[in-house]
Amino acid sequence: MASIQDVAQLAQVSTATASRALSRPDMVASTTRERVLTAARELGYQPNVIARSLRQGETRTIGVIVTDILNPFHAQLAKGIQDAADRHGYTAFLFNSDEDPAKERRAIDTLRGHLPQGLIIVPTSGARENLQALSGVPIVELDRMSGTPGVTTVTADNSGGATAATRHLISLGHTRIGMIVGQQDISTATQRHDAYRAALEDAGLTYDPALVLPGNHREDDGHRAALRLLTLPEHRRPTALFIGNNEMTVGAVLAARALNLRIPEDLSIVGFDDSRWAQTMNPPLTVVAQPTYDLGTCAAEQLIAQLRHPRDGPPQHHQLSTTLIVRHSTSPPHTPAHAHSH
Amino acid sequence: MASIQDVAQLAQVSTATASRALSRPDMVASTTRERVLTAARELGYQPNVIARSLRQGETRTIGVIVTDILNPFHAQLAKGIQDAADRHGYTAFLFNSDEDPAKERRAIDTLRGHLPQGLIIVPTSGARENLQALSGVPIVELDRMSGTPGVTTVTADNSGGATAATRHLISLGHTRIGMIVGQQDISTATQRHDAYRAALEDAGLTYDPALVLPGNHREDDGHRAALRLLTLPEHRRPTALFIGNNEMTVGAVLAARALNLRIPEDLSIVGFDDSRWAQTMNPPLTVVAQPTYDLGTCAAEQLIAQLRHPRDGPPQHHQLSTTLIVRHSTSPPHTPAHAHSH
DNA sequence: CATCTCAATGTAATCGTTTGCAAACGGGTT
DNA sequence: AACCCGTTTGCAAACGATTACATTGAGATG
Repeated sequence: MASIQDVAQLAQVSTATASRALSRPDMVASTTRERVLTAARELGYQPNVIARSLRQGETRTIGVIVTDILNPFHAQLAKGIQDAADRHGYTAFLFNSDEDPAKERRAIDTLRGHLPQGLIIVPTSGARENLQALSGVPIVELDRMSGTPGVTTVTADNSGGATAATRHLISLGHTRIGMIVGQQDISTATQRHDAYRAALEDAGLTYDPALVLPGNHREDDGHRAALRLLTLPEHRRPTALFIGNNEMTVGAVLAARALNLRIPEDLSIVGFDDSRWAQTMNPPLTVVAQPTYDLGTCAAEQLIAQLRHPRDGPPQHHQLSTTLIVRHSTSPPHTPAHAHSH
Repeated sequence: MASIQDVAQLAQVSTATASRALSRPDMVASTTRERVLTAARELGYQPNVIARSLRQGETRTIGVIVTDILNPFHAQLAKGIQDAADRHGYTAFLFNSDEDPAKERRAIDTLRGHLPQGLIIVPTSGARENLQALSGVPIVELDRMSGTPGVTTVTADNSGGATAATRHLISLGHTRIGMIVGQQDISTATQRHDAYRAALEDAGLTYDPALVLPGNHREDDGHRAALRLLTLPEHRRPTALFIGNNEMTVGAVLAARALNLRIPEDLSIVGFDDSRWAQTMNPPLTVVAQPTYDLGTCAAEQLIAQLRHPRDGPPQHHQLSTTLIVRHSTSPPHTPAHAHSH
């Protein structure tokens, strides 16, 4: 590949002038500039980012680590980040942690060698420890907060969303509302759980720990948890479920189908995070929608702003609002006839 | 960040020895090696990949360009690639072309500066031209073939899949089978289209161009095309649709719903590429499934093999098989009673 | 005409590694 | 003691860009 030396030679100038003609156009005479530019064009010159980075000590690269690129939620985050980074002349380096702290660690190490100027991460439960390896690099935590000191965070209004979801179910008349919650050590899960509990108690309903089951964010966990909740004896079985993330919601819906429970007649369901299948599923799901793409762009904007004007004050915490979208998976509870006979 | 100089100094050796202790352990005395290794560990040394790449002229990096990371199909390809690359010590650099040749061009240029050792690309219609900028870099085309000379390709058996899909519909008794096909200048679209046509003629059915509408791979195109096909006069309206990709299938299903056509009673549908929502949708869709993740890993393995042992012979073309998965969106055509009165 | 100024260009150092080459060392062998 | 040989180490030159500093030259000023 053509190097700047080739360009310089063809344009009959020194490499210094060639370099300047390309990146500091006003420092060189217009005639020489033209010569250099045409030479560059002619050779199809593309600056070697590697050499430049080495010299300048800045790579114009940001690292991105999400926990599951196959989850459309994360794919959207990644896209939002990439688009924004691109607009600002940064290149995003995307990694997957698969929700595994060890993999996250490996990704961070690999990334470190590439000298990213900043990192956007959806932290796993091990992030707080893993991130220490990156001291000095500005970090933005996205979607979740690991509690790592000094990092900026960009999250959705999980409490607000969970509150809205729970109140919606309460207002429909449900009194036994179950919840399938994500990993306990992940902030989104606990926030959603806390808000659910608060909303119940606010409405004078008792919080029943037996109706709350943990899951691992994945579909099969949702399935398993839902099966357990839905096979409770009739008078204890929840008439509605609030489910802590998108993948587990699929699992729960399939579990309900397997048990021949009609949605929403026999069971109301509210999921967290909207998606393609939430809309196409039968019935279309009531969900708490998150501004996913915007979360991504916001994180990127924040990070890049920070790179431009290094921050000294305390880290900022941005929160984007969520919206309850009522579709057809929720309705008033249907009290079966024979329930009266008990 | 600690450099190899720091390590060398702490271990009281020259940088040359330090470097060798780390990457050519057998070239240095065991006692010195130990000294260097502990020094490195102590300082948390991580080699500067950038400097190394510059010196060695190899970046251990491969570029990946997909056309739409939000499409789960592409997300799976990307994951397959990344996992495989990771296993072989390569880092994948992921870009999005959004099906836009200009964006693809920009991605290639950006990539070029990073000196990828190879490229895996799902080519847009402009790829053949765009790829010329990368002469010298081994390229694997994934999912589609742009016709660029000399590149290895890894694709699914589109013909086989389309044939199976069409025959399935024919065997159910359908005679007016419409197709919504992807962009004409994309190999997957034409292959699927050709196979569909051949299967029809093979069965003695006439190929009716009026029943074949083009789309742009996106949901709204599928919607639009389906609306047009399904509002044809009763005796010409197709009783079954074969749809050329996953996103357009959603659009078509929604269009059918909007027209109050029951699936499969009034309309049978076969989509190409399986997905989460194809399974959860009502009814679950009959689809041609592709080994998506494997396509990704295969492409990566091929590329890396080629990097290890530069190939001289003609480029290879790998084809992975597809499977028809029959669910509940297909059934024999239902001839409405009033049709007899015409 | 000498001098000064400023724009335009060139020279060479630098970033952190790797690596060709040479030097140093230690232990046989003659 | 002289020589050789293999192992272990260090010196210094790359890689391709940017940039501090030096140099040049032309025009302005006294």
